[in-house]
Amino acid sequence: MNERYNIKETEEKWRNIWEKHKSFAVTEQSDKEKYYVLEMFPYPSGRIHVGHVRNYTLGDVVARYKNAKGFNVIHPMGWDAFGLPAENAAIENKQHPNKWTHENINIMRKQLKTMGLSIDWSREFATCDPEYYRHEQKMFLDFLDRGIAYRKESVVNWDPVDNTVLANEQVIDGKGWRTNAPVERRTLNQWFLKITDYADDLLKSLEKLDHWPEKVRIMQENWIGKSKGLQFKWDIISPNSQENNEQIEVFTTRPDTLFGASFLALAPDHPISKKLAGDKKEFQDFLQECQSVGTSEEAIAQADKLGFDTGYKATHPLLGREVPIYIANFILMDYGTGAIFGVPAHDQRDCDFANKYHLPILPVVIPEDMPDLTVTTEAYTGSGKLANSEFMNGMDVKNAIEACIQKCEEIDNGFGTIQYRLRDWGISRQRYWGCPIPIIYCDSCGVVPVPEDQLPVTLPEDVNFNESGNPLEHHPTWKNCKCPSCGKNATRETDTFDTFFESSWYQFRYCDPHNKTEPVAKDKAAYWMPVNQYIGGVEHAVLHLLYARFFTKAMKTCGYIDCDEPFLGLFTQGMVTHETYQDSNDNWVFPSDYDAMKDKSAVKVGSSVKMSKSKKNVIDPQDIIDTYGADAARLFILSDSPPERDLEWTEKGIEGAWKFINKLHRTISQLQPNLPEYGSTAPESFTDTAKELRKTSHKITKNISENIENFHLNKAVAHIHELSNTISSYKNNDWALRESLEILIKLINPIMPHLAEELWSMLGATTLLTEESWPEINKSLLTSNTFTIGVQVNGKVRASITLATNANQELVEKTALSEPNVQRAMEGKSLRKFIYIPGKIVNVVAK
RNA sequence: GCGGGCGUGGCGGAAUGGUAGACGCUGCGGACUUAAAAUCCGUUGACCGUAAAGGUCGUGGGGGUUCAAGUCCCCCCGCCCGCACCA
Repeated sequence: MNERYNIKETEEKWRNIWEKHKSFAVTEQSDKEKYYVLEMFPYPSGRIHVGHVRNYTLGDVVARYKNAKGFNVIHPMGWDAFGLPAENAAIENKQHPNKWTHENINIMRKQLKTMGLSIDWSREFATCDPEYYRHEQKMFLDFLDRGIAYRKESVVNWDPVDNTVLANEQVIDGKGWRTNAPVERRTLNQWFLKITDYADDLLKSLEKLDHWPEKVRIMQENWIGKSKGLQFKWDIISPNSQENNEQIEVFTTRPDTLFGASFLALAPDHPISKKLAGDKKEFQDFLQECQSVGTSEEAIAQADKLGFDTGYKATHPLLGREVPIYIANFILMDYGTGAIFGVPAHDQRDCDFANKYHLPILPVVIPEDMPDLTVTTEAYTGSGKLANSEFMNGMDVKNAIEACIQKCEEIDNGFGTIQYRLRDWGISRQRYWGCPIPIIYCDSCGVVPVPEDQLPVTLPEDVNFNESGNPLEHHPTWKNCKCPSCGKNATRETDTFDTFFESSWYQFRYCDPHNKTEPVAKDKAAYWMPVNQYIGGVEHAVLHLLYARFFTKAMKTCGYIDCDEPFLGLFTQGMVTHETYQDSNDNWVFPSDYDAMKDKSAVKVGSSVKMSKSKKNVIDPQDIIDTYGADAARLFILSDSPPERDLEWTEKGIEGAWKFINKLHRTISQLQPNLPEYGSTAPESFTDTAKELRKTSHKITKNISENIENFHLNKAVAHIHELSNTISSYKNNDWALRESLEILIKLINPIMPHLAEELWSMLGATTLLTEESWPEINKSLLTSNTFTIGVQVNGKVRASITLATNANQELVEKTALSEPNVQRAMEGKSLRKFIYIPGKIVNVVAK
């Protein structure tokens, strides 16, 4: 029974047994509490990478643990299958996106299966299946009915060489990633979802998501960007006559500073800008100059403040004073009203602007400790009391804001209002490999939704990727159709959905993946949703997670489901990093090649950074699994770092994990023949060493349970080592040893499931470990009749004493003070105070 | 610029305000072996002492609160991430 652990064969054996037993297939069970574990589904790019291994290992630990704890665990998997890489592959390899995608799915499914994940594969789907996307086409039509979807003109990045629209990430330094041509901005009619209608709801319910990382909630909060303020109007004074009575509406979060206003500024693309500036050459030059300032957002943010003086003036609504109207490059048309009033004394941008154009700077908020504040180049943005502000004089900022809003409302010019930074979600993509938008354009009837009985609108198979632009647009016949309402010739929408559309509701589809008539049956969604634990990369902290939250609320509005938030718990994992290697010619070297080198002296070893193909510091998880086994990969990926932090992949680390697995197998092989039989009953009494062993295993069960609940999986691994060490040094082949071994096996099961099953059967068990429950903690074993406590003298540890649990203060004091080392430390000093905090510390204060 | 996080041995990392460095890796010493690998045992923060005990210093830097600070408060330094003219 002492043979070597054959990892490959054993792991495969257990995977086959689980599959045969349908160990992870689940159905709704009203008598059992459900638990939904979900990892962000993968994009089928070709092969799995280490990030996937980390992600799915984390999820699997939770799923297997919760299963052992008696929950009805749903743990599904699918494919985020639409997207640009498939089209790029089509162009480069002359392979159809559909074929490419499905081939990749087949490879990656096979790879994922070798990880031994407790997934219910019967729920699998790919988002490019018409059976999946037909439902989102229907939902889109419902959104249209409810006014959640609408169409408007919008600006896109346009590559003039490829004649195609570029995603933001395809624009590099203002140029097309493929053609390197300067990107143009074009206006197209595009579809939007009214996420802004849900802004407040999305913001408010963030508070309920207390199992989300604080960081992600803050990021979403900032992204939504709610600001309270005042919106009101200024009258424009015409320099020539009184006929021009146009007004400029502005928004401010600082109405308290209104009396410090010294100019108005409009966005360059504000409709009034055009009217005031007309087609003056200077204005055209100014616009030109604005556009020449780089394209990166950072460059724009740091660019000089530029203004164009329209020559017009506006009347201060409360003072009657006249202020000049500028058009300024730092005013954004799509925030607020696209116009502001400038208060140079209390806003740095306005201050920079005023200095450049020699505008007055009048402080109106005076800090308590600087009564004669003057502002030159640094705006004062702190708190203080109002001055030079008539009815607001003497108020603090908060009260003045309210007073000013009230005043404006009284004189019937303006109102307190709320602005959001959040913009509506543009969902149109001028792409082939996405879900078609089910809309028909008819010359007589206009925009006509595709009737429900004609769904799904599927993609044509015969497409040509050689021509630039959207293949759906050039397809000879696909876009031609009859108008559903008048029957005349009409054309289809050729845009497809943003792929975030598919990933916004897939968590619902897993609950009822084969439903032909609706996205999800309401009762199934009610049973499984919301997801209890969602796990993925922090790079999705805002967009995907916000869209999915919004989509859930929109689906609720349309009556599909009753769920309000899709993901109750969220965990964001860190990246996997690796050292980088460069040869003498600065060429990057793969770690596997580096390891194989006999002479490594010429290679420069660089710091450990995120794995990337360009730096070649990648390892292929398949190699790892083939060499060391899935359990070793899983163990190592959890061992070294807390899961939320970056993990450095090292050869030593994976080897160490592999050695530990072999050690566990060896230990149990050796002990097994001499152990009491499987299922034998506990003896009446235990020796002291047996009691100690039992105490350790039960205490560690408690620790590991807490570790898993809190995602402290590196600590869980540490505790597994601890228990294994304790067991190794235990010398009796008695019932307590068998108990501890069984506990150990159950504790390693979520992390190393193949090994655990193997060891479990080696111990003579006839059940599958996947069907066993988590070890019960015997609380009476956790208590002890002695305790050990440190003794400090003036805060420095001088001794450690062990006493009976029932020792009173007097005994503690006597024992502590009689310790030779304590006495030495107290030499020449007298006792001032004796501090005893039971269970914590003794501290003797002596002087 | 704003927001968030982090800083602990040679390394990854542990420590509800209560004996800093759990656990692992590496290194060193030893056992087994003809030898090596594997495995097992011991040891591994620095310094002083060393037969054994002890002692001093130590959690990025500086102050503070406390009987007691890696942990709490204030100031500073460094690194990482997110947002970026949002009025």
